[in-house]
Amino acid sequence: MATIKDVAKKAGVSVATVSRAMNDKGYVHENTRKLIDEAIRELNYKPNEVARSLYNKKSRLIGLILPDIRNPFFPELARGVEDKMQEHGFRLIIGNADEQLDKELDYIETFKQNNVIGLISASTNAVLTHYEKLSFPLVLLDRTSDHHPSVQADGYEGGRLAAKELVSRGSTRITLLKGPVELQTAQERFKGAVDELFNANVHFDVMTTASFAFHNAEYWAKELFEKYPDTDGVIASNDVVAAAVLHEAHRLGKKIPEQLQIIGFDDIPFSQFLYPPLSTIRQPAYEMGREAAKLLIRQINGETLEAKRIQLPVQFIERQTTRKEERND
Amino acid sequence: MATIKDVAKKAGVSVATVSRAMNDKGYVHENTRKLIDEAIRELNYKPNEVARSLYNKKSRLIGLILPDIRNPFFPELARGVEDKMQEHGFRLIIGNADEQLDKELDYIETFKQNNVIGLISASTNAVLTHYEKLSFPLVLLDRTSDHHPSVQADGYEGGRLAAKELVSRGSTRITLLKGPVELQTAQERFKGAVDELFNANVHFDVMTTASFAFHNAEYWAKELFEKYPDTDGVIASNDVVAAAVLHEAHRLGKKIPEQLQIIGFDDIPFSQFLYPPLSTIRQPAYEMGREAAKLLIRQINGETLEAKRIQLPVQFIERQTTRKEERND
DNA sequence: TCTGTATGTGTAATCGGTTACATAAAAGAG
DNA sequence: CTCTTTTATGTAACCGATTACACATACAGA
Repeated sequence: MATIKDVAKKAGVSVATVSRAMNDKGYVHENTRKLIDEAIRELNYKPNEVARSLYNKKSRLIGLILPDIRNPFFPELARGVEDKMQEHGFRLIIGNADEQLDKELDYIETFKQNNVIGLISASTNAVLTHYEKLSFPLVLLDRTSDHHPSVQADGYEGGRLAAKELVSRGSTRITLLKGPVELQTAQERFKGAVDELFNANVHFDVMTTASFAFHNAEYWAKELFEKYPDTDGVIASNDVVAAAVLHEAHRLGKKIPEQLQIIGFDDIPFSQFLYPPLSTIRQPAYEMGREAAKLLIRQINGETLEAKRIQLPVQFIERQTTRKEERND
Repeated sequence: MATIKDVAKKAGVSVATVSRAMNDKGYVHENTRKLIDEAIRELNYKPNEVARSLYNKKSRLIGLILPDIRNPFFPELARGVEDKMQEHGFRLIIGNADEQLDKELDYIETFKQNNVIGLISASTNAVLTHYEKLSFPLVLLDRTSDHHPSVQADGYEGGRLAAKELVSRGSTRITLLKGPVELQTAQERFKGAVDELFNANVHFDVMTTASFAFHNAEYWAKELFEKYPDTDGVIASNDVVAAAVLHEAHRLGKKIPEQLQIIGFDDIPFSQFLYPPLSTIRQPAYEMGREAAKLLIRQINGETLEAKRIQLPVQFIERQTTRKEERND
């Protein structure tokens, strides 16, 4: 690997001049610049980011903490972040916290130790204190905070919408799956749905699904139909759980959507391939990722955003686990 | 952030001694060690990885290149790699190449510039020349090479198995979906299936699916049934494509598995939730990730493995897109 | 007691960049 | 033709670790 010294020697100048030429700082004579550019090209010189980072105390790396890379919602978020960051020359270190606090802390430590220039966290842990004294900017993704900029979808409206659509399509004994207690967004969805169901004066039961992971989803689904065999409408906490519910409903021979309507949350790519294709509340995951990246970049560029909160709209995606709306023409 | 100097000052020794104490190199007096440990604890000192990496010319970071983080097969691989690496104190930089060569090259450059200590690549690009002159060890994942250690599933056997199961369950007009030409593993599966079908003397057609991504899968599915409306057995190139085929089959009102059998490849978590649950050839993705990590770690520890190749077995997962086998009792 | 080895620690060079500061030449002002 | 300002470049310190080397002391064997 060629170093800046090699370039300097080849171009017949000092390393300082090479550095200035590369970073467009200070004065460099036109002719000198040409010599340097040529030397760089010939040696195929690429500056050592580590050395740079040591002096500057910041790298070009961005930390991204995801709670569970296996839930397709998060890769989608990650793509949004990645694409936007790419445009600005930043790279991602993705840390998969696996919904465990110690793993999350491990990654934060790694990020610090590697001089990341900023951090985006979609962690699901309730405890946020470890984010208080960071030396680099932070954006929270898929969750809110009073102390940090954040990006999330309008969970409350999403819950409301899910309930409204289910009611207007004729479900009368609804089961509401409540996501993990520590997960803000899940709680907001829940609140939205509850409010709407109260308003509409529809009977509903509540069951808590304490995780979003695949291997648990099946279990929740079974429990759901044991506890509430007569339910005719399920508002799932996310699409993974909805898929499990749908699967279990088939197993029990229920007709969907005639006997049972199901509505999910997220709209992951797979939902369209379920049978029947899953009606769901869409979160614009990719966009959320991009917005989070934008917020972080603004902070990196020196703006202080305090607790700026960006909330993106959700949308009902009508597929076929819900019935056609009864028109009152 | 406390530095090694602060620790040295607090413990009343030189930085060299602190460094020796931390890395267990050279002699350090028992009492001195205690002083240092205490200073470290009190200052909550964590060594700066960047400085370390600059001197050592290697960090604790591992590069991982994935072709498409949205295809659930790859997060599963990534988890395997991550978990194993975690056990050894290494961290991952995940690069999503998006099936584009230039993005892949970008990431390789980033990895070099950040002194990664090793690289695992599950890239789909046929061109491997850019892996020739790396200064750190490499493991290829989900693909083979004559020049580098690699880990993959037994694609040939997988293809054979898929064909065999479909035939023995009564399909007579099989359509074989052939994955992207540049993708070795896809080609091996294809070859395995072709050989088996020839052997069994069963009629089959071939259609090429030039990508594995979600947004294309639907298109391939439609094309499939336009070209071969009478097919009664589909061997899909992976589970994502299989899901799309299943979806399209439903749309066309085909009875599954009575009229049409479908068999996928990968066994991603979602496959069990499809309707009917998808029969598929399982690749042990998580294990593959772990094995790749192991191979890399062995190289990092100084073993030279040349082109060691690890091939993991695949397995037919019988669910309900295939019929019960006709017993010849 | 003398010598050789094992133990313990500090000084300073090093990794590959960036930049403060010094210096010199060129350009512009009067 | 001076004097000031702008342009151009080099020297050396610095970022925070690691380690070669020098040196000092302790301990062992003869």
